[in-house]
Amino acid sequence: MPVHQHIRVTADAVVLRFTSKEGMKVLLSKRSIPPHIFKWGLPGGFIRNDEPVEDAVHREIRDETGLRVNYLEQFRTFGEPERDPRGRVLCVAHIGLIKPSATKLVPGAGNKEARWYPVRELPQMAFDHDVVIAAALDHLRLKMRNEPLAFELLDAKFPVSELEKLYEWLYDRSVDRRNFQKKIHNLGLLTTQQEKLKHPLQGRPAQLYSFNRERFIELREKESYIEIFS
Amino acid sequence: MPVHQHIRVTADAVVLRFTSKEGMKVLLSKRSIPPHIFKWGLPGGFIRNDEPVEDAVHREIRDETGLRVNYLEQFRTFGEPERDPRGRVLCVAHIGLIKPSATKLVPGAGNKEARWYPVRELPQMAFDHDVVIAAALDHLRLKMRNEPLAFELLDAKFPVSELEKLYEWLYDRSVDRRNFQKKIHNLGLLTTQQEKLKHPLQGRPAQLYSFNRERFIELREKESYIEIFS
DNA sequence: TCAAAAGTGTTGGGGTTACACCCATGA
DNA sequence: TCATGGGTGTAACCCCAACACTTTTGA
Repeated sequence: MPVHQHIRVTADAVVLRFTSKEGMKVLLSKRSIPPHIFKWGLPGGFIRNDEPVEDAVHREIRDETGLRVNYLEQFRTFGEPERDPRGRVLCVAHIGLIKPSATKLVPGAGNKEARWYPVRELPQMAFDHDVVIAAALDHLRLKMRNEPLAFELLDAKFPVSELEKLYEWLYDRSVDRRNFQKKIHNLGLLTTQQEKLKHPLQGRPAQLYSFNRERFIELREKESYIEIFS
Repeated sequence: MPVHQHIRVTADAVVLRFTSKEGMKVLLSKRSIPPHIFKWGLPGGFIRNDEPVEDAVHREIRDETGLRVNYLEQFRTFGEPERDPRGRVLCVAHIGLIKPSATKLVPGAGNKEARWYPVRELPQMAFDHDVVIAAALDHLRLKMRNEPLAFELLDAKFPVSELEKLYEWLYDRSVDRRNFQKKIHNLGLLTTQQEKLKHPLQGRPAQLYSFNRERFIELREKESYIEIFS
């Protein structure tokens, strides 16, 4: 019966950042205590008795890395009995999305070392955190076709190509640049900005856009089904 | 720190069944103990210290209703600090799908009363279980466009119209019967059975089909994206 | 002037939409 | 024979895929 239950619960986050230059990266922090000491793991930790789960995630991310995500969503709870050598520990896993301009790590913000790792070149991970990251990406793949999550990973103003590269990275296939532009513009999800991209490394400077959330909400009410990416 | 953490965890299930005649129904059991005594709630309960979460769900469903689901998937964990008057209790919520032919409730299987309720006409619910049910349906809506979950809700052999009505119910809009048939058949997901529906209430007996899972897996490997329903 | 990346236009084909008609059964 | 639901077919249309060419910048 419940009185005998002894299960502990952590809240952890797969915090992602994306740039076309560096691809998708995940925020890891180096463990400074056992178990799995010195391995890399997801930011997170035990939730407090009267603390909402999401609050715990925000707190842990901030304490361990000094960062603040602008989107946070729970996606699954991992609970295999043997996943933590300390005993039964459930992990309520979240996806955090952060804009590239807000990802500068403050060295020694907490007393833990934190780093951005390319999602496809992970170091040796603590616990089952490699599985958690893979599941997070699967969840993203499921949602990003219909929900405007991509814009949470881009700066407020961005070129269309950056959006395109994000989808290309996530679904691991190339897309025709011109058809992609047409489709996005036909949906009307982008608002043209005054500015253009300053000092591109090469080539013509790209027009900058912002995400038109009002338009998206309006669309969602009108249409029975919105497909951002196929 | 973790030593002071006192959080309990339940595993609960939104078990669904669907028929075109009766629509979508959810399995509820009447609470026989406080809190929320005599209200209706989801089958579920505290997980054991060394028990996998999914096993706990299967066990609770069986004990409370005598049923066995043929599909079970975790979809979210509910953890607001005030959701349970007994203290901090997390609920790892699952979706269970069951075929109509396997849903006969054995009265008094456990010592709890269980019943199938129409999802759109719920009684007064215990805890936040009405919210949990709504979230389960949202999750289903997200997945059923691309994943073959619909077939978990239909008997092994079913008429196309039953599949169509299921999608119509879930997405709450009508679909052209003829176009729906064409699309499904073009995908090649259905295997024609020898039999036809016996003794329809009215009209011509429908051809029965079964889900061709091999074909679906083959499709998934070949195509970058499968859309069962738009 | 050239390379590189961005923006715009055209075409053909496949799939969806919107239709009508016939078939099989029970009453 | 009639009502009811099931099965099949066709045409218009739209969206998407596959293309080429022009524009704007830095070097």
